[in-house]
Amino acid sequence: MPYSQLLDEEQVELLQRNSNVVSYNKKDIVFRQNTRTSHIMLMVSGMVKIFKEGRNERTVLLRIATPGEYIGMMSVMGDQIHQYSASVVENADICFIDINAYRNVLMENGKFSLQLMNLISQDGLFIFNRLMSQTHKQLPGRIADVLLYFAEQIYRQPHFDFPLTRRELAELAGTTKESFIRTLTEFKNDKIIYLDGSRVEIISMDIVKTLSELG
Amino acid sequence: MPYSQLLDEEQVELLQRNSNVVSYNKKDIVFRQNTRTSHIMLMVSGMVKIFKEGRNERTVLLRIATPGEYIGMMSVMGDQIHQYSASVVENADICFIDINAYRNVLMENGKFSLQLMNLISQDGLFIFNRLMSQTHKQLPGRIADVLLYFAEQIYRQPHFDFPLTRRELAELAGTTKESFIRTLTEFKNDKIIYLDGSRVEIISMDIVKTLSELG
DNA sequence: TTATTTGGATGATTTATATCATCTCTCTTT
DNA sequence: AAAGAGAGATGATATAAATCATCCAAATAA
Repeated sequence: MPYSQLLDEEQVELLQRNSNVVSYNKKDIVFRQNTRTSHIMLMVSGMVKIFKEGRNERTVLLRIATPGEYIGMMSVMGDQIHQYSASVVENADICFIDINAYRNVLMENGKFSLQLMNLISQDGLFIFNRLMSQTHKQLPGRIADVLLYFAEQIYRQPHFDFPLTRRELAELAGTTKESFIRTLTEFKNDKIIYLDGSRVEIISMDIVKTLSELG
Repeated sequence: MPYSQLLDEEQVELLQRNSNVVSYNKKDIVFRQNTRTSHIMLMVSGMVKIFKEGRNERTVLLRIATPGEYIGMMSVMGDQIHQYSASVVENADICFIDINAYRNVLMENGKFSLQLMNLISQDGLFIFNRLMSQTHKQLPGRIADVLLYFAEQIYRQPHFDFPLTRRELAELAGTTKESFIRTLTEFKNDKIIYLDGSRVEIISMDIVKTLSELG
């Protein structure tokens, strides 16, 4: 269990004694927005989606969490109420760490604490940029952003299989299923991407990046 | 200079030795996005706006900072590059604290560190909610949000003078000057608010809140 | 002072994208 | 195996809000 390089043996042991790994299946809910936070959660394997559910049925997909990432950390440290929900995209093991044990380690290990602060900040800036994309780019730019997100952040290669349905991808792009499909089909027709079902290959990374930048 | 209740005398003194207060005039730029972060900045007096400048001329106003609040903290702790700009709305004094001195205090004072983490997280959640509003509510809801922001967060009373131009208010609501004015005028005609120039009085707080909630 | 820019306000027009409606195809579920 | 539900795809239509075009008033510059 790789907690952090910055912990000494004793601290790792303390966390270990206060951790347990839980396995989840696809579509399971890990936590629900508006519930109280209970543990620090660290992804061990699999993939979960972090999303916000709106009153009028509209849900927004904020990000995909992969192994090594914390989930719900900003809410745990912020106001103790989950501000968004998490559900499983690909069977996942998640390490639950007792908040008090974790806080104790933070209190006595300044470097670890600063590292976490850095992480939370980066997380904030990331979600912030994603929402900026959704708010202030138009469709082609937003779809390009989704493609880049998977190619650069998640899979780190220009060809991959979408792990989400069209509806979920649309939620990630801040649009509707229909508009997402339409725009993606246009990309395909324009030979910017190869597309077959959930299989995608970015043919012209340059054009995708330009679309993202132009908004 | 009220740094934090959680610091001991020695720590306060260390920060004091490494701080200096700078006065700014209306419209001055405090820092510009994409520049390197240099100091921790704490508002002493006045009002500054935090905004993101888009390439295509479009700027988004994220929040208004008032005394006691840090500005640019997420960028300082995140990736050392300012992710947004700050400029002065009302003549302001800002306390600049040396980053290293500040980090040293964070390292040796766990409670202070946790407190800051809490602050950064709340800040993240706040901006996050504001952007959610911009992305997924339609105009009346967004304008209502702006009214509530001033009435509840900034001035803490239902009547106040807008400290910003219509253009800036529109940037805060994620819309255009024209659309902002139109919607605000509708609110006025519907007797939801009293409006005269920059003077606003929320007549029916209930309706404003309902508009905000319905989106 | 006059000239120029900037802010506020409205009406007319355009446009991007959501919504609605269908259709097919593939999974589940019974 | 039949029935139903959910996912993907595409066309037609509706609509919220941006854009364009003025106009007036106030602030700022020459």
